[in-house]
Amino acid sequence: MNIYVGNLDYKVNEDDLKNVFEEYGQVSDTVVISDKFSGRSKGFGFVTMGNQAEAQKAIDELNGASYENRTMVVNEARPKKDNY
DNA sequence: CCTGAGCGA
Repeated sequence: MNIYVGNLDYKVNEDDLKNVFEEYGQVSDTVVISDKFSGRSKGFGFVTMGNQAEAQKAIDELNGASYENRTMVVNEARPKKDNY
């Protein structure tokens, strides 16, 4: 399940996200989007989890939670640019 | 270094 994690602090990395989400279940992949021109983090990322139930629980627990003094937003991610 | 757009080639 793809999970969108937004409103993150600029210091938050993929490793931090993985650590947070691994507390709720298995994390398959973690991606933090950063601008390829400026190089700074865009403040959001994506987490892929194997178990849908654990993913839903992680979303329910982490959505609106405070992390690094920032209230992060966790929700189900939109389908990526697959092939239409 | 920074806190704001917020859904990635």
